[in-house]
Amino acid sequence: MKEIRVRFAPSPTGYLHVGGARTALFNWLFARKHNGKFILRIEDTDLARSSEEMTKGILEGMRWLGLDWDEGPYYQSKRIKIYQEYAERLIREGKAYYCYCTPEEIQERKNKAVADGKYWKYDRYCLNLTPEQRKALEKERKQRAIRFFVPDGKTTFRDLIHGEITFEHENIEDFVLLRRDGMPTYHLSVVVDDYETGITHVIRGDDHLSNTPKQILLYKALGAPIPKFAHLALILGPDRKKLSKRHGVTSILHFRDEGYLPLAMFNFLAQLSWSPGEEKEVYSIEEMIDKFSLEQIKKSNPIFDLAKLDWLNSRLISKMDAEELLPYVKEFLKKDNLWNDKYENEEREWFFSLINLLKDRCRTLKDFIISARPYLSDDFTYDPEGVERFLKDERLKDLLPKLIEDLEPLHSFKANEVERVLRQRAEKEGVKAALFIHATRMAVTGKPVSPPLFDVLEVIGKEKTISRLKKLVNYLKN
RNA sequence: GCCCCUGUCGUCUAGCCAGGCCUAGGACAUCGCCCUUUCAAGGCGGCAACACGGGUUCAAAUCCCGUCGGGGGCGCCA
Repeated sequence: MKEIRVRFAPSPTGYLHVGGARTALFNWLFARKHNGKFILRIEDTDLARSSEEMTKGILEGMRWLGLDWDEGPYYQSKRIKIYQEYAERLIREGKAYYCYCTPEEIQERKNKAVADGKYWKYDRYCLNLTPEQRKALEKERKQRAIRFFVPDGKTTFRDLIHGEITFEHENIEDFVLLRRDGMPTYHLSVVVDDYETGITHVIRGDDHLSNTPKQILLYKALGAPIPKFAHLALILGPDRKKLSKRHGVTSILHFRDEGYLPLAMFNFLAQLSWSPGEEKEVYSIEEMIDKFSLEQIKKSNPIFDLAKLDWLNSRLISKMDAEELLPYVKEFLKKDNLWNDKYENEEREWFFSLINLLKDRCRTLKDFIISARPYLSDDFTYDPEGVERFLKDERLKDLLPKLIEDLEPLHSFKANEVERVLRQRAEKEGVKAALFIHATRMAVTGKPVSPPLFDVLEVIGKEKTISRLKKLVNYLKN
């Protein structure tokens, strides 16, 4: 069987957004599933709007998601000559023609037609030139574009997701292949490159569906084999409009920076439109490759709703072990100046117990950093809501010093030992253990919520527990 | 305006191609209860959908037609 070759061909006129990332991801899954090749191509023929900075960001986003490519990146801007040669060849074969019209002239004619309520497509003014007119125009205008001659008839193809689709050629105008400045348009460069790199399957967004017949016509004109097409439904925002900047930040790297794991994002994106058809929510990359099939992709537009991503991310974080989480946690701690190299050396064991203590309760890695702060630094404040809820009891300022006295002689600061001491004190004083527990939680973490308190105290240690309790007593007295 | 795609709980979806097993399943979200020192997690339960109208058929979420809704395209952007 022929090798399967697919490609992702972003245009570096913007960052890699979730829609593009999902398209890349489906291409990647398809290639990996069939032991094919995943090729990366940068469509930078729009010189004015493309930038190297954007290209870098796109590659970074793909690497973060784990979408590695087998060939490329190829840059279209380096292949201009080649596109020009193909266009000239079509001219020689009578399948394309020179167009001397300026965009302004065309716009004028179009406006007129539209004003008269008529349907407009390019009027083939330059196709029907007499030899004399042509000569005159050649002399008078230094620039000319090349247009494809769209023959009569219709084009039918079988889309791998949508099924059979037909377009009548009367609805397709003689589109431009080469602009007046000699740069190729998208239709030309995409077909030439897919042809030359032997692309067998074109998997892209639905926004390209109506471009497909034009491109098939081009393949035919070039005598090139026509690849299979699969068009993915576009992701919509919660207002059911096409996802855009209006819906907030949708750059893939934004999610990395907000503390989402690549695997969570991968699952989330893959499961917008695709379902392996079983009652399972979280998959490993290997499982997704194994189960992937274009036939299971839904045709209708999914809506971008972050609640599921949050859930996926929190489940993944709590399932991962400290070892796996370490590199991510380290990166985020560094940003907040909370990282210390000893956490992966002499204090590694302690640090891992901290990760294990906190990981069940965070949605993102950012949440992790917020809850980790009191364990790594003395620089934290009392949460106002927690003060209101747990520190208003007047008895606390007399009770807490007694607890401190109980804790001071302890040799072992194991959770069950500390718990025994605290509960005994509560019983002796005739108050609920909860009163001590909540106040102590506020003392050591500053927050009204935390993992089970005695586990927290064990990780924080005796010295810090006592000094923070003393600090709280002072605070209560003032 | 013209062309193309599409329509199952609020959301992601299973079921549709090969009609009966569907009083439509799961998950997220949400609500309630249990667990509990807090918050999560977990367990149990609730709310909640076949867009609408015609056909075909003994039988339709599943097949056909139409209507309506949503999306995309109609660039010398990609």
